[in-house]
This record gives sequence, C-alpha cells and structure tokens, in this order.
Amino acid sequence: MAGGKAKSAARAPRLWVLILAAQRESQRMLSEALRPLGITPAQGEVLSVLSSHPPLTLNALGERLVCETGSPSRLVSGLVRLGWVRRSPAPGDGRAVLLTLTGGGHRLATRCLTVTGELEAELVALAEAPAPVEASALDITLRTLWRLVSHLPAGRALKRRAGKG
Amino acid sequence: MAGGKAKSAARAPRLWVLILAAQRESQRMLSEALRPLGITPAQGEVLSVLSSHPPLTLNALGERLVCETGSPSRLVSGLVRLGWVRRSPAPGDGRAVLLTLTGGGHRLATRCLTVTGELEAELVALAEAPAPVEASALDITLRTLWRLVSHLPAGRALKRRAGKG
DNA sequence: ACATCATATATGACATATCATGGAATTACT
DNA sequence: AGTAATTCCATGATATGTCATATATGATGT
Repeated sequence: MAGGKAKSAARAPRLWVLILAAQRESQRMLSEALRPLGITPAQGEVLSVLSSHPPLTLNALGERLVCETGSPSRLVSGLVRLGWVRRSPAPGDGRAVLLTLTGGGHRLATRCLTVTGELEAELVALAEAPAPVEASALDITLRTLWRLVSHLPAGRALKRRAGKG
Repeated sequence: MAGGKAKSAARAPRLWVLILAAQRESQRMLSEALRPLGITPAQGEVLSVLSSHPPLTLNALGERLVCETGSPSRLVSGLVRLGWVRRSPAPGDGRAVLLTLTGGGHRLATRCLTVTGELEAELVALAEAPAPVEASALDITLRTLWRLVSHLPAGRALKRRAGKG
C-alpha cells in the first residue's frame, strides 16, 4: 500500500542526500575529466554556454549558469586570464561587458562539450536501470540516483551509515 | 536504435546539470531552513549521523558523510566550539578521537532531523509527478529532477539557456 | 629494543561559492 | 536639465570543500 511506502521514506536515504551524493560524485568525475583541458567544471559551463549563445553580458551569462548565482565576474576573469574569453565594451551601454570566446576558446569549448558528453554517457550508464521497473516516478528517481552513487565513495558513505541505523 | 536517444541527449538538459541544479537548490532550501538552528547543512549532517550511531572516531564519521571527503576535522571543530559535540580520547588508541553529542547536541540533532524531514517533504512535493508516467527509469529521473528545479533559480537558468540553443 | 611503515588527526594552502560593498553608467521622474 | 533610483560590474570578506603536509601514535618485522 501507499502508506507503507510513504512511511519508509522517513528512514530511507533521503532524496536530498542522494541528490547531494550524486552531485559530489559527478562533480568529481567531471573535474577529473576536464583536468587535461586545464579547466574546472564551472569554467566548462561558461565555455559551453558562450559557445552556443550570441555574445552575452556578464549578467546574462550569470542568468544562464547553474554553477553560480550572482554575476560570475571572477569566474570569467579566470577564463580571460587563460585567453579563452574576451571582454569587450557593450555598444550602447557603458556599464555592460560583452563576453565572447576567442578562437582558442571556441576550440576548447568544443573539446569541453565532447568531454561533457562522454561524462554524461558514463553517468547514464551508471544510472540506467537493468530492467523496466514499475513504481512511482519518485521511487524510480530515488533508485536511479542510488544506482548512480551506490558504488562510489558517497554511496559507500551512505551504506556505512545505514549499517547501524 | 539507441542512437536516436543518445543524439537527443546532446541538447537536452543533461543529467549532470540537473543533478547540479537540484543540489544547489536543495542546499539553499536546507541552508535557509537550518538557519534558525544556527547550523549549516554540513553540520546538520554530522549531528544526524552522530545522533544515530555509537560514538564514532573522526575517521569513521568521515566515512559516513556525503558532504565532505577526508576527515571532517574542521567541520567537527565548529560543532565543538558551539558546544554540540564533545571530543574525547579513544580508549586503546592514543591517536583517535571519539565524538559524542552533548545533551544540547542531542536536542539540536532532534530538531535538525525534524527540519530535514520537513525539507524532504517539500522536495518530494516539488518532485512528485502529477500522474503515473510510462517511460524509462532514466527519463523519469530526468523529468523528476526537472520538476524539482524547473521553477527555481537554477531551473530558470536552464530555461534561459535553452531559449537560444 | 629498534627501525620502518601505516594510521589518526590537525593544519596550512588553495580554489570556489555566497554575501555585502562601492563605483560607474543608465533610466526614470520632475 | 537635474536629481534620484536602478542597473552593471568589480572587489573585499567570509565560509566551505579539497589537497597536501606535519605530527603523533600504533603496528610490523628483524
């Protein structure tokens, strides 16, 4: 019955813990995968967004990022220092700054998208259910996230924790 | 074939972005909810783990945490300074430290578990599907995470991003 | 007993994320 | 025009998470 399920949610690994675990592990994996490119996941997100958008102001970029709230001024500064992004004055607005990728930035963004795609495939492989399941969407989500992290460090932490209740 | 799906994955919000978005938003919500208690989400995780386990060493605690890898020395120091956790020498091992909750720590942990439970309910309400769905577990997971974040700042960032391809 | 290696913790260093502040430019209002 | 309010960006301050190092204790092997 539904009551039993709802009740068990109180002691099962919670959604938010699973979300945290999944984020930590995917962050680690992506961080590792991007290391050869010399950029961090957050920098990769900026490159990806800039590669598929018309020149954006800092503010507009910030509105399209998940990795950071507010205006990603320092995040962009790093990429400018590395030579992948160019800041130019925005025509018609003396306050704003237009961000564009340099030539090398475009090439790096392409490589970054490849790496991101590979990581996505890796995550999907971890998360994919071996067989069709029948349960509520939330149960399926919990199980999927659990499959994703269960044999990674964060998942092992949850197992140890469950070991003693 | 699977190729069709794999191709569409290239432009859909990716699993890892959704995981990041969900983590950012749930972190914000939990952070807000715990503020009245004067603790952070990471500190809350420590209190929760300690409240349901026998005295743990720092190392054993670290093995049960998702919020941090390595040994959570500083995280615990903060809780000791606040008076919620006690460090005592481990009998039989002069290197190790046993961590226990103080009386106030126990009470705070209880309140923390209540807050965490409420947040969990809130997240579940956001994530719950309005009606039964039929799709692969992964699709369901993506949709569930999307429901969770779609009307929150991180989700709006993803919408803006998708707006221009 | 002694030398060596492994383990437990603490701490410094660094990158990152969030919040608050300040300066410059634009917009709105009178 | 002129003033006030708002917007855009940069930067300082703080907290957090990760990595590397240092120190002390325990375990191992001769």
